[in-house]
Amino acid sequence: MSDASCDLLRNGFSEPLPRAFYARSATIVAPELLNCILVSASPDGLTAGRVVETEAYTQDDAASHCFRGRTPRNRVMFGTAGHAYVYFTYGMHYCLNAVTGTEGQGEAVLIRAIEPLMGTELMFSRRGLSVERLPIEKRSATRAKRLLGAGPAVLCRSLGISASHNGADLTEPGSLWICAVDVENEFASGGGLTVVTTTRIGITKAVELKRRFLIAADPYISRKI
DNA sequence: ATCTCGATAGTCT
DNA sequence: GACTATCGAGATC
Repeated sequence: MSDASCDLLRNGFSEPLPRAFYARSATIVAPELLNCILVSASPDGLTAGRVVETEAYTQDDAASHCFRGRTPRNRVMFGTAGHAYVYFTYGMHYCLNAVTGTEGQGEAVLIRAIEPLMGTELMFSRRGLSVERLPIEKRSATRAKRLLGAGPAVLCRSLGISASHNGADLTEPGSLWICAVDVENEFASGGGLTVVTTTRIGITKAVELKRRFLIAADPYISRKI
């Protein structure tokens, strides 16, 4: 087991979610990923956050990268569940998905927002920000942390996620993985999580589908409902 | 608070 | 050649 994983266990995090967790429909997995912990381990340090917003993309969904079949770009989405599908968009941003479903089926869950929990200093530096230089109105803990996790491309930048993470196995504590939260965890909300389901953001097709999932009233979601 | 717009390059038609 | 599962700045209310 890696040092990073040992550190996490000491911090109260559980083992990575198993492949069976991901090997179900994206619409089932997406809400269940809420409140789980996304961890990134790189040579410059460990960063982690609590997932507060996700979106499901299935193959029969006109908004999905897989809607028109397999291409070099989306091949990971058709592969084994529990791997990371990282894509580049708008000429400058990366976004992270967890591949779901069965092999040969193109589907995944987009991670849209996290609450930063560990390594926030490193996250700020990856974003080219420093708390001291923030405008006064953004210096509160919540406002500052929103700058690190409120958005799919923003969280990738904070966690150091880029093309090299495409295909990474999320079920092993390697470079990128996701854990459930222990009940005893200091970060646990204490159960009773209320999940809100709404339409997705930033798409022009299948806009009516309610496949965006977020934790009710969480201050770290990318946009209000 | 909410809107509009530009940046910027990979992907697919 | 058009589009993009985005972001942040600047304008306006």
